[in-house]
Amino acid sequence: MSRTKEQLEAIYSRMAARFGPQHWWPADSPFEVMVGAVLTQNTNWGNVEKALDNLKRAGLLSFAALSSLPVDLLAAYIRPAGYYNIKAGRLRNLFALVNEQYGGDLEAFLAQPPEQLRERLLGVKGIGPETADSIVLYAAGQPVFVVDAYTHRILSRHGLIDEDGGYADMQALFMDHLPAEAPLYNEYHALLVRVGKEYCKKKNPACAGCPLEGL
DNA sequence: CACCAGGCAAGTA
DNA sequence: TACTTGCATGGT
Repeated sequence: MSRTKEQLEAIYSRMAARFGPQHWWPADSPFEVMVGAVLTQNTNWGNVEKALDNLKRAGLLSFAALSSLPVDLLAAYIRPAGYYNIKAGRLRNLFALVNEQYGGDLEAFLAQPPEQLRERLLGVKGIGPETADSIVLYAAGQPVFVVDAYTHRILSRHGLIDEDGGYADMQALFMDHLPAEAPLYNEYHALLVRVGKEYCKKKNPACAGCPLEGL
């Protein structure tokens, strides 16, 4: 049993005991997860909810409806999420992939082998590692570990990676030491975000009150 | 007022 | 390759 593995398990246990199930990803459908994954790029989730709510109230939160909506109209609906012109284009790029390669069959798109799904998502302009992995894990339910800015801060404060460690390094750290189980990766990432938001903040460099103190 | 939020791509040297 | 900048709203 490696030290790293023990540490990763201890971090998970401590967070799970402190906070309980996080019920991620908050969405009514895989399609909503996909849209939310793009909208939340460098953006507070509360603003994403406002944008998603705009689409819901207009009855537009379906693949068929959104993929045929003009890009400037789409941008207007998602305005509260910020970067709305950029994100409207990125969503269109993603929809185009599903339309061109899967005839608009989102279920079939998400059902392809996870490694292949990940690569295809990464081929879309505007979809990077975190967005792709969020879709693979939370929309397709496949066991790929999602890394984000909080993950980086927490791992580096606990000496588990270098300060300049990259996305792939952090993802491998989890996937090399934990069983490849989607429910575990789902909950682990959600808990890291919870701890990151509440304790492992830039404003709290001393980690005061963090449930991970001592690990 | 400044700073932050569940990134990513494009430009520069 | 290694930095830097643009994209933008809304909450604290």
